[in-house]
Amino acid sequence: MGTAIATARERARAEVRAEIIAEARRQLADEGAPALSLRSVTRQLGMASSAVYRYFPSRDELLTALIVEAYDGLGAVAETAASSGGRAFERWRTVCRAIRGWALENPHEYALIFGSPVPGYEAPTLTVGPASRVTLVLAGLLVDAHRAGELTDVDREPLSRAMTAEARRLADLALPDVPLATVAGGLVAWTSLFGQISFELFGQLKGIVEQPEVLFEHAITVTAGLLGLRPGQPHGPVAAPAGP
Amino acid sequence: MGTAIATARERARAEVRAEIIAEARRQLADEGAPALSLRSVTRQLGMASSAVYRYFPSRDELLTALIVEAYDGLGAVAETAASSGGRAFERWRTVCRAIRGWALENPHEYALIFGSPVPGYEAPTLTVGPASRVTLVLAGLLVDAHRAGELTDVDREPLSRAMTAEARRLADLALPDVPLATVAGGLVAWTSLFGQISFELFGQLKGIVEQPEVLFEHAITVTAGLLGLRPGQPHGPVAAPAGP
DNA sequence: CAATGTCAAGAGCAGTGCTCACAGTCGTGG
DNA sequence: CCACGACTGTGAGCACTGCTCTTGACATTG
Repeated sequence: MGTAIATARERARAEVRAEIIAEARRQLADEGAPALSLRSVTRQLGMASSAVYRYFPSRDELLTALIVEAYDGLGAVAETAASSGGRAFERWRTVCRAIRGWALENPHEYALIFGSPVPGYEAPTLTVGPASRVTLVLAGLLVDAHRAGELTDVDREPLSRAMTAEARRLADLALPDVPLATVAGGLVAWTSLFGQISFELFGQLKGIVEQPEVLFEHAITVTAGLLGLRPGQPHGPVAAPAGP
Repeated sequence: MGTAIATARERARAEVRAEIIAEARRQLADEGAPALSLRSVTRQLGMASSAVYRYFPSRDELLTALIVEAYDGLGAVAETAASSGGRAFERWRTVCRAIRGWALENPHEYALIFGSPVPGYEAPTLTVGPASRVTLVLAGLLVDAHRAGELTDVDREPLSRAMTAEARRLADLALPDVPLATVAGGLVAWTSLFGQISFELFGQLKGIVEQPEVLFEHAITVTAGLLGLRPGQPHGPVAAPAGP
């Protein structure tokens, strides 16, 4: 059963599947995930409501496909943003802005990924690959920054023992040689980034912050500091000055 | 219409209303908001499904009541945590831990508040009061810290013009005399706090961070720095020492 | 050509939010 | 006091949902 050649059947099947997903995406973008119904999708496609079950065993499976698509879309955006040149500080902010931009353009997709999970639903293994794309982008950013000597010391109190262990594990996993303080700060910056976007998108800032993008700019600048990234300083590793 | 004396009707009405909310809370805590159905509530209460509409004009209104309750519960927890003595640095972390504790104990209530909003649903004005309790706690914390002279300078680049304006507006609103850099940092810390909790609760940390509470401790320590709060330094207003 | 596997259709089930006409019950003004 | 009016609970019913199952048509393959 080679996937290279496709019988007419297989082609038709793939096509219908794609059409279903496309229509579902449209409805998701329009009305949001809770309003997405299989029946309305099939209605729009002119097929019987029961036909969709030939392609997706349940509504959750369709949602899973949409989740994968959303992760991929966000991941792609993050990757192209990260491929922009420049110094790490600016690249960090570019990636953050790109992620926020994608979120603002696809609020329902964002909510699907980062919003409250559906209680019964357990994200299947299919999603972990696409899901990790954006985090890998951020990790790569830190690795690059370290290699380029653009990481200054994070002037914080020493990490707790447990946090050190956690950071070391992650460093061994995906952030070779990056200072543990930066790894730990990166985790905080990471959650902070999406916390910021979620607050804006989910209306939590309403009535408090008038210009979310202004706060966002401030946030990603501040969190860059947590990573050890500083703006516009000359190249070369920054030799820590002697003592205080 | 004195609320002092209550006719039997009014008392009964309030009682039934409370029963409905109580049962709804139970189901919310058990199964989550999407699985909460009016019919199952009425079934559990032994009344006709249509009777509930005498008390709540729609399912959304019931959810609003639950949202208010959730906000109040979280607000109360934050307030008692903030009333603990100690220095501002420790109080900040105590409040953060209390908020996270409440979230972990009431995940569905938390998701109801901070999760993806239901697309059609617009939070009514009733919720803004309870909603602001926790933010007021955090604001009060900063005011206290400043009055006690426990705010050190936030050693960041100067705020952007727009961010300064935003911070000044907020300072005039609820944070008298607090340095604008602290106000701006407070916003970042604020979003960061809930971003951290949301990531943990919504499963975004799964497979990446093994001990969320360890990261949380690190996060609230780091974000304390964004506020200008430092641990364990001697009492009294910190007269900026002359030189380094 | 015929057998086989695949597909769409339609009916149907259990559940949902919500509406409405009807039947009681309570509180209050004449 | 009692009768009228406001209030509360009931059950049927509508339109919708996800999902299942049987039936019949189709195309692909041996």
